[in-house]
Amino acid sequence: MNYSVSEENYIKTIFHLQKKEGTVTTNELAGELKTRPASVTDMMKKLKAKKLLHYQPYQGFRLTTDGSKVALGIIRRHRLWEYFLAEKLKFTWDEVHEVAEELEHVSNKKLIDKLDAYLGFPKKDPHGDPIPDAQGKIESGKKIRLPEVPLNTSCLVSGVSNQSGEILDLLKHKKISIGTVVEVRKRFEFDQSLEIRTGKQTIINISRELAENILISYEA
Amino acid sequence: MNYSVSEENYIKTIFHLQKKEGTVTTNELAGELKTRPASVTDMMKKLKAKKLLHYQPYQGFRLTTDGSKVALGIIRRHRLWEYFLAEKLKFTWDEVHEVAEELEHVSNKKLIDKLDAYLGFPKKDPHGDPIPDAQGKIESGKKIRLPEVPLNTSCLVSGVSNQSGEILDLLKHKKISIGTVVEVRKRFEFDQSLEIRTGKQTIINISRELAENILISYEA
DNA sequence: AAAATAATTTAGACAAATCTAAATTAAGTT
DNA sequence: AACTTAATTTAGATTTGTCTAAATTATTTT
Ligand SMILES: [Mn+2]
Ligand SMILES: [Mn+2]
Ligand SMILES: [Mn+2]
Ligand SMILES: [Mn+2]
Repeated sequence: MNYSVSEENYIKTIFHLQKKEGTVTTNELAGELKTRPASVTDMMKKLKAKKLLHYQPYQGFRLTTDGSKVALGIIRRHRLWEYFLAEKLKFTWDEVHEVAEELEHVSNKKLIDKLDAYLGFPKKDPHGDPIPDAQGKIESGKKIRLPEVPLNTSCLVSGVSNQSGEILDLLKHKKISIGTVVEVRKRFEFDQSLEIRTGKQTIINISRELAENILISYEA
Repeated sequence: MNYSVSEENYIKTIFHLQKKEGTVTTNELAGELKTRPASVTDMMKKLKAKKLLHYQPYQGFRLTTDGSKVALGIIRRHRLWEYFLAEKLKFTWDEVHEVAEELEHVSNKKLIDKLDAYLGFPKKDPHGDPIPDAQGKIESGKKIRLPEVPLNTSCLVSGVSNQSGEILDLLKHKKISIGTVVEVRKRFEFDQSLEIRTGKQTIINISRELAENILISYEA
């Protein structure tokens, strides 16, 4: 239930990276945390053992549902403190992050919920990023459907609106799942089918019917 | 310049204990910090190496001037956060200590000084204890002289008003120095001499002239 | 002044988080 | 398909802070 400062920093960073990339790699995380790949591997084993992480050697990693909840708690604390620092203590918006980086690890629920109330339940931090509420709900990166995504913009599959066995079978065959990074390369007017890239390389075609049911959250 | 949470907890606890007792022992500190005597000895070596502590094996320890400065910084943070929690977040006075115990270790000077200003430079925490200012000055446990101390009240020698070689020689002979715990047992009207206890046991007599020059800070 | 007891320190071990260097696996290229 | 390079993992150390058990030193009692 309680995590070390180090574990929290890993969890939070994975959360942010996977938002952009679907899956996170060892080197990427090592770069972000200014640590060594070997240290990342060690920590990944630990987080997997705590069921916060999906991880198979050489396959990259993603947070589990539990892991994401933990991450949202940390992000909530971080952003509430940033709001407090800017709004009440008159720090400038570029100074708050560094200080919040320390305050976020004080994980007393009552403290954070009272701070939230004191600040008037702010919705966004000083950088405009949304603040998760006490239940971990965060203003969604508004989901859109694949056909609405601009061309050549890498984005993330975050859900499927039709849950039938048939569509899941098709998605499985095309190796598309929640967390897959996709990019629309071409739109064919004749039948509204799309040529898309999945993962890092694979180029495939999907029908309008399928595309309509793929929910996307995109943050570049 | 920056200390670990563990080091800070030791430093702060030594500061409080030596205020009451002059010198601090291994078992005492272990008891207070809920750790083992062997761990205390290990940490004492480290703090001595960092010149925060006077320590000779088996002789107990006291903070150096530098050590006390560090302690006052931690106490300042602790008490400012306690004030914030009670005053702004509406915690009750008995809840604040536990939370402040965590917040005190976020040691960003600008944060604390801005918090202090935001709170209106409070002088006392919710328990009535004085808050050190940004320079580490704390409302003194007003020094009095030995003859003014009530009978049978253990208190601490905190200074000497006359710094001549003669008085220092006499004090040395009587084994009284800064940090010695003393207690006045009897007052003789005839010559205003005092019978006092020094340390835990020794009973000695001192003249009015000497007593007048011994400064006392007493906190039981 | 011994002997007994209490306080303190040392020796050796362990968990957490990190590192370097070497080994392994995956990916990209002829 | 084999070779080369890049990414990742493993092996083995290191630092910090802690512990238990044993040895040492100080204090108190006889
Ligand atoms: Mn930030
Ligand atoms: Mn952090
Ligand atoms: Mn307190
Ligand atoms: Mn503390």
